[in-house]
Amino acid sequence: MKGRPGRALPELLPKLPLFSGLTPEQVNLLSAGCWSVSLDKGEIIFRQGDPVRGFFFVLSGQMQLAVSSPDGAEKVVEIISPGESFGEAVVFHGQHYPVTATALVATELLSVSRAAVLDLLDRDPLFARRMLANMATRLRRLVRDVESYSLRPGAQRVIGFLLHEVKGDASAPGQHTITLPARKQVLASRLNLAPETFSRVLRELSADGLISVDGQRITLLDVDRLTARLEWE
Amino acid sequence: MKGRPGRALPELLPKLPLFSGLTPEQVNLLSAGCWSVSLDKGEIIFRQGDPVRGFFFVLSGQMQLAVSSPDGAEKVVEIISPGESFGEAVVFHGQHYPVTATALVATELLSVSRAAVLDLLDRDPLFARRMLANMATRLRRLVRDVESYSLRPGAQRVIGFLLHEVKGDASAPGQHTITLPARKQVLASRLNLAPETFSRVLRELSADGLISVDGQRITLLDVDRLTARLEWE
DNA sequence: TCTAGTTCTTGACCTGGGTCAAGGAAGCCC
DNA sequence: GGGCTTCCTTGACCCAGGTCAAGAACTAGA
Repeated sequence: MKGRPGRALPELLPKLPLFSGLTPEQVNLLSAGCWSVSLDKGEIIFRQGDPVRGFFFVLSGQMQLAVSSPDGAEKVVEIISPGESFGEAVVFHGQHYPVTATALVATELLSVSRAAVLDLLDRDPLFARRMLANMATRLRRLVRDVESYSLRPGAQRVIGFLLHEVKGDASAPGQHTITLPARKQVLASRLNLAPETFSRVLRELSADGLISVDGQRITLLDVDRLTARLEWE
Repeated sequence: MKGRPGRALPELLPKLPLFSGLTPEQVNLLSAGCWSVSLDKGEIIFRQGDPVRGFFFVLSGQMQLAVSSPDGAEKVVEIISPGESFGEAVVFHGQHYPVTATALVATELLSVSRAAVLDLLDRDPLFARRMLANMATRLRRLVRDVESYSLRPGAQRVIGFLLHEVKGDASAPGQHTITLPARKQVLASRLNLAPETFSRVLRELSADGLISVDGQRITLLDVDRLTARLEWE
């Protein structure tokens, strides 16, 4: 893990949605509390239980947030992609990170210190609003997750995920090819399934002619019928 | 459901943690966007999918937030007690409520309009901070839930819940008696269990001499051994 | 290209917890 | 008190999905 107080930050920061519209002065203040971090695949930026230092933006690469049980089992709660952030919530309240954050591939992060956030919060109401909107989105995603974990069978969770991955117009007719955004075992955990079950579900969907699988590339052959399976049974 | 623009609001509002420390002027502005609502048991204040009007405080009584699947199955996501609030998140982002809110018993709510919140947000940085802290807490609870739903067996979820209900010093030696905060079927759903399973778990814990059950009153006979069961197996 | 590690798939098996159905037990209202 | 209704408990059964184990298919180094 390499950290450096970023030189280019004054240019970078205003480009992030959360920080857009800041005055140059605010950007300067904020820069002081930021630095960028490079992680190798598999590196951990913080562990469940670590004291909170700040929150993070994913500039490039991919992070996973996972919780672990006493016996060592691990469950992926979220997969964070470039442009998204994680750890904001805990900045405002918690003492310790409730999850462990691991880089799934080589990843560039922007770290924002707790102090910088709180400071900015007091100065810029618009920032507060964006921050709240961010967390609201996060919260809704989690509610949706809780929902589907508990009242949808595994196959539906997989279908829901696949359809979600078809960015933009899943409604457009014809086939859509997507590339899975992480290793299958990670996705399986994210969907709350054993890797074996995930594999079996994909095979079953293939057998039914709904998708075709080629390694990480999956082609949705019949979006309509896939969608139909979400609504029923 | 009866609503009235509250007369006593200027006295009430500053007592709520979220709004404490407001200037009299701010309280006045806020009052204009608030009213109180009385719900009978079973009444619904909003349904999953309804357009967002604002968020709510529980003054007395108890609310449940539940999601439902296409086939009508319902799952309780949260139980909201007096002093707590719900629906804030969606005020900042969503168009529609992602859950259905139902009164478990006769309940008094304070409703706060979207406009009032956004307005206050622009004026008072401290309010933004409290709001964020609130949502952060909510988010962490949900993460914890996702965690235990997926990687703990049902019995452990029940034990965790019981221990959590012993407010204050669960560590104090001796027995603790608690009163279940809602009907058993609601709690079962909250813990992601069928009512039958919940019942069986309680019976089993009784048989092992860990608790004793008398209707809604449950006595924890051996907190140590209960805690031990959380950590292992 | 071979080789050693991963990661993914498949089959066989098992079990936690859900569903269905049938009693009890408590309210609650007249 | 007696009849409703709603809630809780218990038993019998079943199945989605987990675990274990073995092999196939990738991937990365050298």
